[in-house]
Amino acid sequence: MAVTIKDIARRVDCSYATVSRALNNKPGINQQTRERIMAVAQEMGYQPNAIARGLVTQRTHTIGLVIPDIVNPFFPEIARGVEDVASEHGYTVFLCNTNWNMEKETVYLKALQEKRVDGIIIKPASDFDGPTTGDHSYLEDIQLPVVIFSGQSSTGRHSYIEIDNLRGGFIATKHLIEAGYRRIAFIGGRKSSHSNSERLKGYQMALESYDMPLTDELIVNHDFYSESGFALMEELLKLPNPPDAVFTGNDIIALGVLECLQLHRIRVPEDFGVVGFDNIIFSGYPQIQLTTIAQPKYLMGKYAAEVLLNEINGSATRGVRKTILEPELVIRKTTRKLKFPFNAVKVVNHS
Amino acid sequence: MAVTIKDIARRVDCSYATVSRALNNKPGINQQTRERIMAVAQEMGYQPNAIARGLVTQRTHTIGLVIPDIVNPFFPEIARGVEDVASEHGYTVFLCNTNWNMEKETVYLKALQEKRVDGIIIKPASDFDGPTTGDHSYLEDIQLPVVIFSGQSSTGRHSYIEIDNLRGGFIATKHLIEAGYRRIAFIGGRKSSHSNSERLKGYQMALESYDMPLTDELIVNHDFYSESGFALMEELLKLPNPPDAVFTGNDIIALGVLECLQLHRIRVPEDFGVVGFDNIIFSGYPQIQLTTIAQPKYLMGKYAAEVLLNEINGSATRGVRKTILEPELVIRKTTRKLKFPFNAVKVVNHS
DNA sequence: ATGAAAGCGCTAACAA
DNA sequence: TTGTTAGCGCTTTCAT
Repeated sequence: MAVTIKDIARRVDCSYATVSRALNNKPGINQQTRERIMAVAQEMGYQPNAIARGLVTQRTHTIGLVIPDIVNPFFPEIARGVEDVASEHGYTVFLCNTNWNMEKETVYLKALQEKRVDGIIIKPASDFDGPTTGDHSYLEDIQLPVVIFSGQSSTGRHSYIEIDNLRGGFIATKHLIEAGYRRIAFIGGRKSSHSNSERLKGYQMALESYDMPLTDELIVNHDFYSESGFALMEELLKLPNPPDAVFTGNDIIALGVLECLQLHRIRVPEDFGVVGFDNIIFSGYPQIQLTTIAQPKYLMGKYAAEVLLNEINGSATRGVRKTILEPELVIRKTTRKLKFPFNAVKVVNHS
Repeated sequence: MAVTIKDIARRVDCSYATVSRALNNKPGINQQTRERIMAVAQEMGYQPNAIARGLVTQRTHTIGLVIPDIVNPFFPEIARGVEDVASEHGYTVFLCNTNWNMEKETVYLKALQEKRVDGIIIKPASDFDGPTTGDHSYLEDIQLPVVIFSGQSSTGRHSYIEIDNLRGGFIATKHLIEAGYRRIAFIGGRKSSHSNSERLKGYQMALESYDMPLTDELIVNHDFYSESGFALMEELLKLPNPPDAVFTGNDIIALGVLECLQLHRIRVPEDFGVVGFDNIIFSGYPQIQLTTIAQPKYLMGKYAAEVLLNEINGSATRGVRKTILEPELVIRKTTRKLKFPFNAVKVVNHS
């Protein structure tokens, strides 16, 4: 059995309350006794029992991180951000992988509550799975600080962190326009996805603001997978008047598009431009060099943790906090160098 | 305040011991009272307090997973394996990211023990960091089941899971030989790394068994990074008699090699063969298609968790368990199709 | 089948 | 400055 404060008290010959005080740097204790106690504790190899402490303080210094898929390179970076600030503040994090499965998420949420975590950071599986996709109301049953990331709170009851997807879609499309591409398609992921539809809106806004036609046949949606990108690109190329550029719902889709293009021997970026979304790690690899919209993933994790810790150690500031981060255009090798400055394009179109 | 078994007891009008028995499906309790208690518990929204339970049972159903870098695509797959079997058995896992930093690892190890996890799965940061690289003796201070993965236990005191790195190096090199490459180089990672030197040994064995010369100038080591692969390849190409193939310490290195080759307009696989190690996720992507040695990452995590849970629920089987998994050759597009069957090569060489 | 009570290791309020 | 004590929520032994 491990050594407890009672053991120490016995050795030092004092009450174990005194030991507790010494160990926790509480005021009102003789400097000498404190030192003596510390020394003995050290010598006996004392390790405080966080379980016992948690039982009385009602705080475990533990948070839960609930994510859909740790293998998807998007999430580890988030986890890293969360973990860094958590550990900095003496918190430990439970990793919960839901595999986009509502049932598994439910089980985890229950376990986390039973283990009395101090708060939860979550990308709800309900964003894609379950009978009522996009509904977060079940999260309200949780009597604990909850922060949502990579998506808004559908109920408006929780703090959340996400990027400005609309703006992301806008700058992606703007970049393609300014690079001189003229028939720009959008290949999205799940239509039901909130972020996907925002990105689409941004795409549409950009076209409109440049007085370029919005063509329905150039807007297609399916899945967030590479195969989906490949197949939809294949379809687009069959059009009588095919596109000369595409903005995709994420980087994975873009990879499928690139593969299709390569197969058809269409030159990128000379004759065709591609912009992805997310800036996952291998988009930057030499063999890929995908132009894309970067999400500040690490920052998202970091801020999510900061907001959560704030709510946990809640000062008066009780209230939902909405954090919107800025997406950023990363220009690589799948789009041409800009052809002319922003304004010139407008003139050309108006003539 | 959350509802406790006392609240339930009051409502049902029985002792709280009875409530505990009912909730835990303990024998020796009237079927009707049990049902009544379950119903009331459900109705009151009772959630057992795992902290309190842990204090008395001395079990938290929690394990710690200590890894160097969750962002490195190698580790999330392991985490997934660990997590799957853990959750299957009602365990939750603490994610601890050491960033290859011994100090951070120490802090985490302390926290995990204080939080009374039931066991720990670890890829020791000491494999690369710290004054005594490769020494695991500090792990012996942990009075808890510990399982090491992706490396052996230097002290022989802990169970471990790793792959047969020597064999991996052997089959990688054998594949290159059989594909007809004749001057095969080895670009390794950290020389101090156990796995790296095993892979090198496998490389040497393969050359020997095919009666091919072992050339010192073709064996270089530096880092496990892409830049390292690029730079070392650059050097090798300057040799009076440069290699026509390379086996690398991991996939990341191979990517750097590939980039260098592309820059020099050396055709892969026609004129140059490359085999990596690990089979990280994007090695399989259309634009990369790297031939490599696959490590069963998910399985490693799975087995690590299984071994650990076994030790936790330790039957009589107290004892170190060594698990060696088999590497597997994944042939893609960076090596030629086999030129001739295995035996033919031998004949050729003997003639 | 049920209840009473001890105790897991600790913090914190109250006394001294 | 130090000690005494209650109690966090639960499991478990021992009575009944």
